[in-house]
Amino acid sequence: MLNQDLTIDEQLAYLTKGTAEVINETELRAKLEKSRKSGKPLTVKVGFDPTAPDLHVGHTVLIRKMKHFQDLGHRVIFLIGDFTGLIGDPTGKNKTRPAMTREEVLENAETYKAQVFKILDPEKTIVDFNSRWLGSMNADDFIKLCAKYTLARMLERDDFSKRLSQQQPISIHELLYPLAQAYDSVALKADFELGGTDQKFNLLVGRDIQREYGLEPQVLLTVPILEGLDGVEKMSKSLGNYIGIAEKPEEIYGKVMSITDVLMWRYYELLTDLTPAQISDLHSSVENGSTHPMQAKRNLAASIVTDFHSSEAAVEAAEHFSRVFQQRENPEDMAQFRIPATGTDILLIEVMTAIGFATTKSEAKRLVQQGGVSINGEKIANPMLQVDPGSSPEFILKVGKRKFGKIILK
RNA sequence: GGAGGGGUGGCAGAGUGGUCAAAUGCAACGGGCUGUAAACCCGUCGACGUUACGUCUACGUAGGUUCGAAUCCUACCCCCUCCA
Repeated sequence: MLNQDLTIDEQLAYLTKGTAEVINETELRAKLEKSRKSGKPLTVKVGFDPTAPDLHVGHTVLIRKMKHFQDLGHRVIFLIGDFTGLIGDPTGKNKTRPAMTREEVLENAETYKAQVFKILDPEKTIVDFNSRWLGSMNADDFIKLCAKYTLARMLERDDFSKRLSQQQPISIHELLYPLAQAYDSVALKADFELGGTDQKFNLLVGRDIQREYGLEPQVLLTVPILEGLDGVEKMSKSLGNYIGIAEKPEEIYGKVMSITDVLMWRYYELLTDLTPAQISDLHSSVENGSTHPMQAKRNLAASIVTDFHSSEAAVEAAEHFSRVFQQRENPEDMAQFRIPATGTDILLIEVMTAIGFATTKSEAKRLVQQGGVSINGEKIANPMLQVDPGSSPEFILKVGKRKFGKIILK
């Protein structure tokens, strides 16, 4: 069912909003017009790599765009690259990536499916696997596919040419990745393919290969890549600089608050539905001092928590933040740890390692010596302090700024 | 097939017989300050030991030389480059 209420121009504006690049707009318009006339929805393909099944907010930039297509009634295919995952996409890497086992790929794919419907409508989303067609290709088919592209064109890709000139290895199978991905577009007869800007080359190969197979080339829409918490590298699980959409509200809130003031604007741009004009208004009001930067960041944090949890959760996370980090008080509820006590005194540092607040006793000692440990709000200075299960069977242990625990010795 | 280069702490990257638990940077962690888990400043960053000292483990793997090895030797594994 297509949304017939919007004019083509309105649809165009809706779909291109927040994109980095559209290749190309003439074709996009033509496809929308054709679809309106025929009443047939267009096929939108978006590929996901099964190596990082924990979605983070960086992925949501792209997923939001998928949703926009769904909103207009088009067919959105969430394509899990289970077959290509066996290859390992070298995009953006300066190293060959290790191949995954079939079991790992399938396990990760399941995790993916469970999460993506937090954002997309499961009724409207088709989940597919590229092993469905790539897995049944024989060598003959594959060589024919390879014959449709040239080495010179493949080496145009930035990371390939870089690695080549820096005398770093490129395995042959890595060259096949873009071809396999392109063939996905052939198999699905994709009208659109969406991806991050880092995928541009692969997406373009899709257009070429579709033409070779006698199909109308897909239109590409790329979305910007979100920087991670460090503000430098792209957000990724392996770099640990991410905000997972399945994380607890307080975690999401806290992580947003930990980004730099500069990065906050980028997040506003890519992770909220505010228009560019609204964002620049907010920016100037911070610049001229009428809005406190911390308040702007708190609003951002609340908005993101609301997206993946609820507005109630956002309020609670905000309160938790004020309480713990601004007032330096204990959180309302904290984890409880029962430590079996033998009746004799226990070294505090052993308690710390037992509950995972420190990984080794040496680390625990260091934390104490640096003044990072307190019991019931009182800083501990003695690294060899013993706690007595008889006189103080329960206490609140704080390690660093973020780790709280109610310790029960018995 | 031939020639050469290299494998060091989470990462990058010094170190070529003792002064090396291993420079420096990044990351991480703690403290101070504050506007926040921003910024900035200071500090910590193998483990164990009631601890300004000692012990153990560690520089691809396994042996060896030496009073002493990340550094030298041998074998093996792995990676890279050039030529063909």
